Amino acid sequence: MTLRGIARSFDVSMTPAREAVRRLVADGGLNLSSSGRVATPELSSERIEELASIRALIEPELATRALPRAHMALIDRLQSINGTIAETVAKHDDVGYIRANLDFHRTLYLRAQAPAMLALTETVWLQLGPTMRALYARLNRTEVPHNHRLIVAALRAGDEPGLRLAVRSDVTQGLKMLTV
Amino acid sequence: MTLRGIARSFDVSMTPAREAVRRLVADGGLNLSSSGRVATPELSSERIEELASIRALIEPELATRALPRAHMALIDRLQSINGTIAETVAKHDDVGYIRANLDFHRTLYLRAQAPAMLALTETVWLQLGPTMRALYARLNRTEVPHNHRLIVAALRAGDEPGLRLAVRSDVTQGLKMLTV
DNA sequence: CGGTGTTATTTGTGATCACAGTTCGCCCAT
DNA sequence: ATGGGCGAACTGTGATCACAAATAACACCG
Repeated sequence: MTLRGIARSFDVSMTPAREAVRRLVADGGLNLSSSGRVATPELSSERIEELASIRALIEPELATRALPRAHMALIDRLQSINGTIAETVAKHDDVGYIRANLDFHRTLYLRAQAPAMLALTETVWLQLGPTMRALYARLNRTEVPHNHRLIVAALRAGDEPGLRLAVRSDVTQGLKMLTV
Repeated sequence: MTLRGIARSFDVSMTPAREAVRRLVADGGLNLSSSGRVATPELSSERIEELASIRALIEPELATRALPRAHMALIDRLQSINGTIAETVAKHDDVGYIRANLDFHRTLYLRAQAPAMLALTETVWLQLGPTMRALYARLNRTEVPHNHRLIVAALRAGDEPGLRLAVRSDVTQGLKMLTV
């Protein structure tokens, strides 16, 4: 990945391409080697475990904060996203699956009214991007993740402990099998 | 704060100044207004509470991970940093105090071998920078924070619950009185 | 003296260029 | 055929410039 190549492929000059790359580097989505070259970060199992731990720490908190504000329209929207996920599963659309999956989480967390926490979480998602790509490509899903249904159910019931557990499981479940 | 002014004051061209600013923006340390102007983020009490919550979530985890690897030399070093903090308190050196305080935490967390978690925490510190500045300027400290001593004691005793509690208290204590 | 329209300055953005360091390909000696 | 060394091409960095937008200054009218 050369800076000039990125610039050319987006039909812009070198300057905005450089800024975009540097921004990704600042957010941890890309690694900057000593010679200035940029590369996708190595996905060691320690790193994955660490990032998963962060998700397991923050996301239940976000869900908890969203719970009292979750009205019916939001829950319906989450269920609709689960439908989209089912479609991507049927079409074996890996990247679509990842996108819809994160959209599910983001839609819920937006309700938490905690922009800094959400931004931090999205940073972690960004860093997990290549890992997720590798994980869901090798994994052959057959249906919507069970935990997503548990999350919706817990939201309906106003069950905070159940919600925290479901979110935590959903976050850890997929990544756990990549570290073995 | 103009981009050209920053560039001039650091005796560099506009390009590196722009990159540095954009990097700070990407990390949340600065806000980018619609017209491209850059400003320090407003420190509302909701935002402070949120950032403090993040610290209260992650930092005890970092401390826990550092605990089994904390050898005697590290504990001595922490105590020495506490000495430095005492000096800054005596000299009413606010920014020195903040620096030494964060150095205390970073020194401990470095032992956790969790670079992503530490990076995330430092991002939060960066965002809290102006707040801390405002807080410790108005607050007249008289001695080293009690919780720092508790942290060192818990490390010596290998007391994990005590360590978590002390870290959590240390993180929340100062920021709590700013939100009232 | 205060509000308003216009002008002049300044600002951020994107483009282009020069330069130093690195990488890659290629040729030759063994 | 293979390893080492040399040169060419390329890459990232920083500097400078043109331009459009936005801000600031200011004169003019009520």
